[in-house]
Amino acid sequence: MTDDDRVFKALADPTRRFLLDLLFAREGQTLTELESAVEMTRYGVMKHLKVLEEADLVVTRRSGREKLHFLNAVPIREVHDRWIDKYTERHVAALMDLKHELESES
Amino acid sequence: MTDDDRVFKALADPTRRFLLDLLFAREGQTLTELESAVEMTRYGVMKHLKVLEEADLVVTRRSGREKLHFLNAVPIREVHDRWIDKYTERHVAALMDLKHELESES
DNA sequence: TTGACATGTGACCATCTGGTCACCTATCTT
DNA sequence: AAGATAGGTGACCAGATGGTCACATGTCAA
Repeated sequence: MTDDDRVFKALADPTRRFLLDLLFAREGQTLTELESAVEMTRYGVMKHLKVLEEADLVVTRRSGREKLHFLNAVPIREVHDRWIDKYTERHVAALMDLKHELESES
Repeated sequence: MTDDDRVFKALADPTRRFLLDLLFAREGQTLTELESAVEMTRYGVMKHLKVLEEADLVVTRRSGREKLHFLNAVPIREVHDRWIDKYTERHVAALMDLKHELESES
């Protein structure tokens, strides 16, 4: 599995996107803190965090018995720059808009 | 399932991303054309195209017995604008770089 | 009008995924 | 040292997903 694939797959689950949102709002949260924000057992959250870590979207640091979680936006940015950009360039967007107008007329 | 979720899930599969690439390279391809570019039976390709259509990433037009497929970048752009952007803003990226430098020093 | 061609459907199957649980280890606190 | 707290592991399960196939429909061309 490629890095890109890991990132796309990690982003495919709404719970995982929500966890990223939580870490975006406040970095350094522990598993227990994240668990309390989600309708799911600790184990479910752990599995999601593992997927996010393996995609390098979350990095961690241990502090005693706690494990602190940090959002890492770099892989998203990389995927964005070399994959999503090409579909979202302004001229492409304009063509799409035009095509839809033409279609809705017919 | 939300629109966003459909788009993210559709993008999670490498074959589907490849189909989008094919349509980005040349619009209006038929199922048979797309099938020949992929190591998979027609039926597999059909299922993938269905997922892409339901996410509105691909729109189609019939022409006689053929079905022509077109890339629609609008959903990607929407997801990008209201979700990915916030993680890829320049100052966030800069903070990430700084954090990684600090971590590698310790 | 018959045969070839393009696409569609439903059943089926193996594997992946999301989630839980019982049990375990490590760390802190008193 | 003992209890409480934070996190980790492996087994397990139901449902989703990715892929194939037999069969069927619609369309073109001679």
